[in-house]
Amino acid sequence: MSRTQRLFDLIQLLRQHRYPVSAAHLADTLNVSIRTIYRDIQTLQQQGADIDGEPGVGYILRPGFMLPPLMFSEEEIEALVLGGRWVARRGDERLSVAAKNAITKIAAVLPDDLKNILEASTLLAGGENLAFGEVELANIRHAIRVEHKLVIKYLDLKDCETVRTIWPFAIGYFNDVNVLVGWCELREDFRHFRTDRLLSVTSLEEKYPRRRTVLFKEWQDKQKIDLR
Amino acid sequence: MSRTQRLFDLIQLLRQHRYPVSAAHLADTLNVSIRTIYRDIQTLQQQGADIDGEPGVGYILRPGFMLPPLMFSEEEIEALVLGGRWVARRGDERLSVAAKNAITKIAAVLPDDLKNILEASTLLAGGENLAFGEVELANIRHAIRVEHKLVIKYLDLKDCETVRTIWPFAIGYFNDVNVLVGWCELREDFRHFRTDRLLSVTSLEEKYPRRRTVLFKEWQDKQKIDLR
DNA sequence: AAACATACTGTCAGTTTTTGTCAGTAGGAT
DNA sequence: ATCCTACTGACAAAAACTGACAGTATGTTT
Repeated sequence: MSRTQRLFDLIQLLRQHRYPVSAAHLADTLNVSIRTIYRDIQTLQQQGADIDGEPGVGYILRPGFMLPPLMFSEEEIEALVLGGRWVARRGDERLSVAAKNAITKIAAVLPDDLKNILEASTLLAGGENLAFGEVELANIRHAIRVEHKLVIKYLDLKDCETVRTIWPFAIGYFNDVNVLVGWCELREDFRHFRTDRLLSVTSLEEKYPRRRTVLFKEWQDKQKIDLR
Repeated sequence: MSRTQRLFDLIQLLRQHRYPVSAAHLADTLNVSIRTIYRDIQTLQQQGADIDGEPGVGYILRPGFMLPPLMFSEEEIEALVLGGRWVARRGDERLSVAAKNAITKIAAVLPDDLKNILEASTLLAGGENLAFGEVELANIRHAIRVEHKLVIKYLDLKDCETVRTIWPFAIGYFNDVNVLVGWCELREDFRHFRTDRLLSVTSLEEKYPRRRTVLFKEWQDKQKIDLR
């Protein structure tokens, strides 16, 4: 196995552990010596991987993922940058920052003659920033990823407060509003909640009993319109 | 110099040439033997670089860029994917395809447990697809990048056909319409053209006499509203 | 058709890089 | 205090890389 491949495998291996892993364990899994692991980790850190190592504890990779070398056409980079800008503008705070960081990372490695793509050749608008509620959409996105139930306090369109337990499975980013989509335990049906009208969101530690993708499909089938 | 560094330099070197380069020339520039160049190019191709080689001609890299290994957080990937989907929906045909390809490339190297980000956790809407005109926005984007003049035939808002020579420097992607922004030689001022009302676009081989970024800045200063 | 330029492959010896072993230091956890 | 672990340096063995050469194939030019 080539060194490059091993470095990649090492990252993957670290990703699979939520708690610190010892170099000895990594060495055993990859069939190399401990010394090599130390050298490999140093190499990866130099390449920008967020790996923390502490004596007596082990190594841990901060949540994320390392992309291997990838070839993109000019148009593909332009598309990513344009999309990133849109997210930076329309997403919630967390996602907006993430989009900016992603673009910055890409920009940092782009050769000078391609940087002009990032400059003025594409720009966005669509007017006003969205009105966000107080709640953290990041929490909702996380709950969706891990398929956990949410308890939400919501101001409905008649300005009445309601509290519901829902199974969230999607967020829709519309032109002027973001919408949380989920199965409502109270109504036993799909419901949509404008995120700017959410008063509070609490993630339960409990998984909901169905697969997110299945819920999504069922919901999609119920919609007459195509939201894809 | 390390091998990795040389491979990167090789890509950069190929990028700088629009016409095929012989392995002999590359070997000379990088101070290695021709045999090594052949081996390096094979390595790069295995890593996904779009390098074409033809006997009697030389090597050429298809326009684009190779990103080195990059670390992204989950949220950053989510932002890129969401943005890509938006572009896939709202961009013109070429850009839309580019966005889809970019996401496919990223998806291909994502480990399974992160693929769920690509599934249903984010979705887009914003309703209808845009009405596109007949012209290729890709041509306009290219003209912007190389700062070439454009001759456009435009149906103005009173449905009158006009022909203008403009210095294009930006495309705005609004909610419901895309707008080409440029300096109009006829009016000697900045003008906006809805892309769905462009009847034809011809790129002149002539560069316009000012820098795109400067034009952009001046135009931006003239706008009261913030379109960034 | 012939001559040329170039990509591309195989082999092998010399060189460089990577790896394993060993010996040792230092920082947390228990 | 002790254990576990990260981390470093040195050096020899193993592996990979490189250059040189010899040769084949394919496209371009004459």
